[in-house]
Amino acid sequence: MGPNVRQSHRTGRRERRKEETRQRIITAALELMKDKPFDQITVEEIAERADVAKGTFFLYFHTKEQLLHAYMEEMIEDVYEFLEQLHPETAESQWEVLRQVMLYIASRDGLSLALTRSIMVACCQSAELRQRMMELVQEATQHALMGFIAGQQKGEFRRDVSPETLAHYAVRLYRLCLMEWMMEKEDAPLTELVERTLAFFKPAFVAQEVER
Amino acid sequence: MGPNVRQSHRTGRRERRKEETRQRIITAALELMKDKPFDQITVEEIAERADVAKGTFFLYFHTKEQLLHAYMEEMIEDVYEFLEQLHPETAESQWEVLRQVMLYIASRDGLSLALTRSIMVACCQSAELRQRMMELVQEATQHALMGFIAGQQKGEFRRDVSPETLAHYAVRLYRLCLMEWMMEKEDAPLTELVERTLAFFKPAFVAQEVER
Amino acid sequence: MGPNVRQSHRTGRRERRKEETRQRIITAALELMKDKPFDQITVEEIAERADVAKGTFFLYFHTKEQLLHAYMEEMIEDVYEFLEQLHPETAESQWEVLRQVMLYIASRDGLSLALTRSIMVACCQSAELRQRMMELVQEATQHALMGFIAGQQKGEFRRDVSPETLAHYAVRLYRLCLMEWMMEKEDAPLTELVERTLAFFKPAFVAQEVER
Amino acid sequence: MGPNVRQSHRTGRRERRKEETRQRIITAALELMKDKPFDQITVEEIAERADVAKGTFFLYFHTKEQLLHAYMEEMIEDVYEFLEQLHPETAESQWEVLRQVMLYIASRDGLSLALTRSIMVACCQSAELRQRMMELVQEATQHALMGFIAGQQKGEFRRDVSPETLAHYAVRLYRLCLMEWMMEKEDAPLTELVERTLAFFKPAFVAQEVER
DNA sequence: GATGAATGAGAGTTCATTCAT
DNA sequence: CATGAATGAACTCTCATTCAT
Repeated sequence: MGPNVRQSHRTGRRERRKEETRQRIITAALELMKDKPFDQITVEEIAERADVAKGTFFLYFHTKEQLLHAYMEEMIEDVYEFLEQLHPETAESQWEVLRQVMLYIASRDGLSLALTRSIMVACCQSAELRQRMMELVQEATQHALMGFIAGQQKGEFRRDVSPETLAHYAVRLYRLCLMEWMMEKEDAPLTELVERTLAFFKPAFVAQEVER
Repeated sequence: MGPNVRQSHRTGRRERRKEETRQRIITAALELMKDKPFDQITVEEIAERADVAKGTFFLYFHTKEQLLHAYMEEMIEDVYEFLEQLHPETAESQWEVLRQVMLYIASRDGLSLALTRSIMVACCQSAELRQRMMELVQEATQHALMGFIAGQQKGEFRRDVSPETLAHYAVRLYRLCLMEWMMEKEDAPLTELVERTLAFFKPAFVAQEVER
Repeated sequence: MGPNVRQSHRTGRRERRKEETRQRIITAALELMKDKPFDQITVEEIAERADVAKGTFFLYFHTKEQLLHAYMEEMIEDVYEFLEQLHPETAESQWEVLRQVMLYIASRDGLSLALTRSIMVACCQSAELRQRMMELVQEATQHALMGFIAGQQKGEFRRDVSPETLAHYAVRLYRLCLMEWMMEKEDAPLTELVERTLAFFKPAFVAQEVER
Repeated sequence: MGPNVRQSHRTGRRERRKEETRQRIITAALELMKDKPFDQITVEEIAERADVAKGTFFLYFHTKEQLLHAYMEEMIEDVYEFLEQLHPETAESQWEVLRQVMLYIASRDGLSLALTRSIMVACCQSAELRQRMMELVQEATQHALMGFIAGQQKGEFRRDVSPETLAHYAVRLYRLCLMEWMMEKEDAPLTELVERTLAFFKPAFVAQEVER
């Protein structure tokens, strides 16, 4: 057990240092991506900013592209955590839950236009990345679904379409905001666009009979 | 006059050949973009496929990027032509006009997933391209606006928001379809997604009082 | 004779026009060479400035380099004309004759630094051009020779070296000025450098006994 | 200390290898320049001859032009070293010192006609190179100056011009030789031309009155 | 584990020259 | 004669990736 302990200690320290370096590289890349798209950044730049040698980069990421994957994993994990702490089925207004999720993601994406564009570009170019992104979207849709089922029962949402449909379009609405932000309204905060967009499209989700 | 005529003939034939070559290059590029994103295509490939020398490419387009601009101009012109032949103010249902515009664009974009992605990537990377794209979107919004004004007066559309807002979101709805298509439903026809999406979001545009 | 006359008339006009175009091209090139070295000028630029098509350039000069040759021929012819009107053997001071020749050439070269450099570069790169340049230098040396023979007899010049040697170095002295001008004193007039240099080196030519 | 030593060893070997590669590239370029002017040599050729990859060239020299600069720096340093070991103020004959300097430079330049021409061409084309060349010339002039001051005092040199002037023209005399060699007497050893030229022009420097 | 020198395929671009019109 | 579209070899330079140290 003694040697084991020692080894695990050593390993622990090593692992910590390893993780630390890994993070430094990711951070360096993210910072650079605030200025220019991912494919205009060289590995050398990233390595320099992370204060490691160029070769070290490839010790942590097999290819340059893998770095983006790694970043996306982190982002996804982060969103998952946020989703898990939500309990849409217990919330009063499902619409409110949706709003919160979207605002949370928007607050993340909204930090860096260039980074968001870089990811978009990467998704356009890599099927693997698209796959991961889709999984995230579907996970989010699943989360929303429960809420919409509950909401439909309570009469909050329209009943002429399935709750799946409601959840589907609710989640995809975020894309509309993202595109407007990336292509047209670079200066506006993304969260603001989300707020306005949700407000506008709400009538497509809520039950109209309520007011009658 | 005789010599002039002769010369203009000669010029005419030359000019035709020139335009032909230009189109061959554009066509070659478009075909290649069906397979892979623009920035993974080399000028050499394009030239080879267009059956011209590499240098000839640069006779027609100062830079590789200019080719995309040129293509976008053509696309925009095409859409403009379509928009101009529309007379939204005389149409019965403005919603129907919107649907037609979006389906028209979707039928174009829908031809090639990779091409559409290439353009998206290019827009993410070039401010100039974004600018042109934005102008197109705004032009489309203007066209839609007239229809929505008329539609509001006739009671077709909700009146709690300005017609500008209606037009704005209506046009941007296309983006939502585009993203779903590009990222998730690569196999579905884009036009189909447009149909479904429009149908779903219609309640956010039409007046609710109608049914009462 | 009639047809002949007509033909020679026609030919005459044609030849004139041809020579005119040729000169326009040379002039255009010279003007451009005032700004940048010959090999940084494109045939297209020259053609544009001469207001002819690119292809026309090659109708008058087989290659781009030939243009320089042609220019040099003109320059040489010009200097020859100047040399021929001189009669060094009758002049009072041979040194004065030398001075005039060098100042004449300097006044020509001195007009454009870039052009002079271009010719130097061309001479470094083309054996043919060097050959022509050498012929010019030898011709000038021959001219000077007569003067120096006379000058030696009159006791104007030193007698411990052959008149050929005197002529040789006298003519080559110009090179020293050219180099100083091209490499160090770009802003000074070339003629001024020539004056000063000749004044300094005069003692190497004149007889020392004179002063006794 | 142990690891430091080891590391510095490693670094030392690496650095040696790096310098070695650098020299291989320079040497390769110089060899090629013996055959043809610098701007007719491609980086690929240089790399091939140096037995490195094309990309490696740019690891050592940012641009192709930089290679020439680097070479010139080496040449200049070499001449500086030679100048520094000279002590013109203690020499018997200043003229002899001048002769030695010029012969030393001539022995270097004289090795390769094409290389010397290449450098001349490069100097004609690059202001930066001219600047460096001028600095070298001025440094040499400064060295000569001290000798001429001493020589004037001893009565070795003429006194009707400043020692600066004597130094100036003495140094520039080398150019005359260079030009004659490059343009006319390609086959003669440069040093020989220098000897002859200095001998001829000596009277323009020494005091004439002394002997009488 | 970390380094950074070396790689080399490939990029976009230029331009003297040709030749069909 | 004049044109200018077409050519294509050659150019300099980039950068993700490898690997000996």
